[in-house]
Amino acid sequence: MSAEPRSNFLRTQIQADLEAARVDDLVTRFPPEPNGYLHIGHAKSITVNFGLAEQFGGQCHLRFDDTNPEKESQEFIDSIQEDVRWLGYQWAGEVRYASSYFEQLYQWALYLVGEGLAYVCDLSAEDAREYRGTLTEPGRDSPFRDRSVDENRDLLERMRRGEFADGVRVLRARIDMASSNMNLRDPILYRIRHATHHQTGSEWPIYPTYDFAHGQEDAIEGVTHSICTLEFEDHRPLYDWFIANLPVPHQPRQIEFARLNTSYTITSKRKLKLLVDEQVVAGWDDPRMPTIAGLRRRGYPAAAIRHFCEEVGTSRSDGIVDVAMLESAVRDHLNHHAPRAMCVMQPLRLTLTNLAEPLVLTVPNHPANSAFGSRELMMGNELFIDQADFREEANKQFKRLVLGKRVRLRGGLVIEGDSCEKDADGNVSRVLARCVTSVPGADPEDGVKPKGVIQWVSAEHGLPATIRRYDRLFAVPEPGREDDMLAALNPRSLELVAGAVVEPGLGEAEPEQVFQFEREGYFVADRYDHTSEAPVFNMAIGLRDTWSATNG
RNA sequence: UGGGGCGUCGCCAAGUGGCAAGGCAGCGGGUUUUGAUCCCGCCAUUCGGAGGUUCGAAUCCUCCCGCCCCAGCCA
Repeated sequence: MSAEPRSNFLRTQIQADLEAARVDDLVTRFPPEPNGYLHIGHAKSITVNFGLAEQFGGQCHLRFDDTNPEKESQEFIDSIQEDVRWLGYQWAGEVRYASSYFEQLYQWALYLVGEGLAYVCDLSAEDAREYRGTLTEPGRDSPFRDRSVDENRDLLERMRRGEFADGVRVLRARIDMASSNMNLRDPILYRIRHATHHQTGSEWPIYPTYDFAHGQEDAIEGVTHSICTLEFEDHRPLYDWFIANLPVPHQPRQIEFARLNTSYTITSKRKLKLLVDEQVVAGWDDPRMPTIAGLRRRGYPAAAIRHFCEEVGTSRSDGIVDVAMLESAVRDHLNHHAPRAMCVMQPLRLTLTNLAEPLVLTVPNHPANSAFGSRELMMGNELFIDQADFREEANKQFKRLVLGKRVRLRGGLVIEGDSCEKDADGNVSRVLARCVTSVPGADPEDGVKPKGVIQWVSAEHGLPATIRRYDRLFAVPEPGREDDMLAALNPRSLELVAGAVVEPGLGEAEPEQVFQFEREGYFVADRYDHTSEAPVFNMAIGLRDTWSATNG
């Protein structure tokens, strides 16, 4: 990674604020609502907020924006913390909760009432909508807009005491029903919800809205830069109004950036939840999910995700990043960090007819980095190679095993195909070949070099394994735009390979350890299902393949 | 047809008046015991469009066009 972070408007503006001494030390925050699992879009926000704090020597908070208990749960609070840590970040201090500021927020609501800047409104939700007007027509004042301060205070206190049923009243700011900015048309500050909150239990029958809470939460925490997404730009005048009219201890500066969208991906929490609930996928952490937990289980390294977020840049223009860019970051990282190993997906028996003694081969674990060391592989005369790597006859483009032609067994000898046997259906069931070299790594003495190299596994020592080959969950570039998301699913997003055989050492793989299966791709030992008795590997991403696409 | 944003290569994205970075994708070629990696080369006389200011404009001004967001007691 480059020493100089690439330029973007966020860094430029924060740098300027710091240099002009408008702020002393940078404080940012990542403020998720615990109503779902974090996804790749959140990863972007996390890297932005924690990354900025890191770059400028500031600090970044983790704060749960838990103002809507009906949609939130402890499960999500736990998963979010785990995901942030896994991505490689540690928040400053304890985990924070908007709910721990509820009393302060309530006092500020009372303050606004006292200033004549907020009132209790009894309009029903439907009537309120009608009074709000439209994008092109101004709204009308609520008939309750001019209640006295005393009456408002009394009503608000009774709301707080739980005297009213859900939804019958709200507290509203008294701003401007004719504003061209809808957010300023007397927005709602508090609503009545007799709900049990995962943090505060039954202490509160009223809950602040996001709009009333968020800016003040940042002010309480001394957040200097509130980084958020573009859709909140329209809300900024409202946040500034609160900050200007309340005795808050600090004034945050909000800056908006464009959220991350990637092609072939859905990041709507509602839709992701649907995939889980409908069991289209095996859970929030299904390797096909764009959730952090899913990417993790898929074998995508945290460092690759971070690098991708950096590469993609941060700007204010909406766009859809080609998911190939993420995949490229994963390949790039894994190429450098994953040890090599061999796996035969569709085993085809290969008998070496002239191998006198089994060989013990010493095979390097990485072709370009000796620090990975090497491993010993037993090569007897009964092996498995992949069905795709053998043809009875083929043109010269085919660089694998062909009868009468030579190929190298990775890390071992060069062999030449002699004959093959077929089953009742006419399928090749066994290949007979002859070693034309006797020293591992050597070239044939007659000077006829093999054109290719193929992977293999000892039939005697190889381990049966389950391989889960994954592909993109969706078949269309913008599944979020589809009317029927389920119809856009990629029917081949998961291929279960039941009869694969892996080299013996792979049984000892640690869960979450990633290997490159040579000539195939990168595979991770499943976090939960992998055992030495029954190895299970998930495909993170295939190797770049410039051949099969054009040559079948 | 209210308000707020955004438009630089197929996809992201630097650049903020001095003569268009980089990444991804793609295309050639080389190396190679992974058809991988790696290496070399190619890939915007032009910045949504049209005018204007200037010695000089992607950057400043005017008009136009396109796309996104806002009418939850969601965040």
